[in-house]
Amino acid sequence: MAPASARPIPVAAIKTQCSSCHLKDICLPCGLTGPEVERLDGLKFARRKIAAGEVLYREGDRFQFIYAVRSGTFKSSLMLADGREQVSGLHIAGELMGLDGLAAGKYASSATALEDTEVCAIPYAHLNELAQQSPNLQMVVARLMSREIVREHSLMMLLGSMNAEERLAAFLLNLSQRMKARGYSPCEFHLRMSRAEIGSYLGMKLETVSRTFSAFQQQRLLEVDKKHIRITDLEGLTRMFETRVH
Amino acid sequence: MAPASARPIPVAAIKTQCSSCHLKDICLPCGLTGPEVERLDGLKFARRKIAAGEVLYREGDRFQFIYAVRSGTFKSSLMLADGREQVSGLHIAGELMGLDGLAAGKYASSATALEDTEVCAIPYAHLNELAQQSPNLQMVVARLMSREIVREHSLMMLLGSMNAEERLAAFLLNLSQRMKARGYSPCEFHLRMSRAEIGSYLGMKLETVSRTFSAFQQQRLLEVDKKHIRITDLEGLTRMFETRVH
DNA sequence: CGCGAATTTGAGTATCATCAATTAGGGTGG
DNA sequence: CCACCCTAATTGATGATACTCAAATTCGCG
Repeated sequence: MAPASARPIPVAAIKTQCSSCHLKDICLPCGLTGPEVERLDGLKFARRKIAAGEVLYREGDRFQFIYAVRSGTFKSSLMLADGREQVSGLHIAGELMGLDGLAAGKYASSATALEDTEVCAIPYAHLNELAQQSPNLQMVVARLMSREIVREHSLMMLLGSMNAEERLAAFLLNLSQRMKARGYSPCEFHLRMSRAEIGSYLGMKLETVSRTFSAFQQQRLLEVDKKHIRITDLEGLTRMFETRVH
Repeated sequence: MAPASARPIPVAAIKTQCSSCHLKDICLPCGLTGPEVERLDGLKFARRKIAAGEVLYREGDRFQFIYAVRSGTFKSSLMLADGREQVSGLHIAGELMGLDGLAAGKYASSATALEDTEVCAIPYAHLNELAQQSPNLQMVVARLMSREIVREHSLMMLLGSMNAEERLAAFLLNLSQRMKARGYSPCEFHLRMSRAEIGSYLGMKLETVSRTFSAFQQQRLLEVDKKHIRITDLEGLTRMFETRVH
């Protein structure tokens, strides 16, 4: 019988190095100089494939790894007291997940693959050791966490002060920018979340999400075909914000 | 003429030590053992008094200090594109502010004193040096940041999925718990925010905040006299959540 | 091809925002 | 010390936005 200490983790511990990763400019090593990235290679971690619909970690699981998304998309979510799901994040390639677990030693949210994915499972303790020898690496980790705080800030703004159209526009534009930063097309992408998940994330009902998509389409801002989105009028979509006279 | 490098900071650099602070169990040293707290005493920082209405730091200011609230209350807020203010946090004694500045080297929000206050201005660079010698201290700092992430998470939940009564109840109960943890009465306190500020924070209009207070009062959950709040039925207020059948 | 799930769309409604008027307080100056 | 003013808060009336319930349609998968 396997040790009960934790859920099965690195199935095949493929050794992976940051310095040769195609995501090195936007992922963990972001901001580090060449030699420092090589020092990061001292960090041994495993890659893992997670199939669509599978859960990478669950709310309450012991915090042990930070995960970097290599490919694919994840959502993070929490269970509400009444059993409903609240989506709290969307993570695409090059982004990190799990930082929220540090506070209490347990993940504060669950991460679910929205398509077939691959992640790097970075042992936090090991990363920490390394960071102790490198002030810059330490700074990078701290900055990543701070970035997460800022990210949530802006989502709060969104939830606190925008109407349905503004929320969806903000969501799409944010995603568009992140896609662009990763070399993908900023104007055409596949939404991996369902209408219900988008709604949960943005604080509106799935019907409203659907209606808002339709409205954008009629305004010729988007072409929507189920989960496939094409932004046809980026400026128009951006104007959704400034048009907040109310 | 004073050097233009930064805004005037420590007026009188009173040397302050964590080990003898009455807030040591809930503030920065929280979770550290006795000897480690003493090591924290190597950290020299200044206390500063901030008068009601004064701004401690502004959105965009260069990030240099983390601030610990010694006494009084702060709000943090951002300016929206249209010039309105969005309140993003409330900070009471023993809590830290400014962590959001690490991401970009500039504060992502402004901090304003809601009454006469006193803070410790902790130079982040110095804290960092110290942390490099003490894994535990490093862990504490990381945990503080993660805690911030979790805090925002829960506010997002609130904004995303609660109605007006639930939001205000959640806000009051959260504040109540924090007061309690600091040895203050959990059931009677002075709200330092105006109705408009509370509304901004909770994503509702000031009129709705006012009406909801009145409703709670009629339900005999609270006694409200302007900014003075007395919770008369803590369980009832808590039930506001579970009663989310809709 | 057929079933179940996801999405779209419609109609009616509840909640909260807006507009507006009134009251209460806190601070200032006569 | 009181009158006055400006701001904050309360309360009411009305309306817009987004939710609920419901039905029709499409999609994806076996």
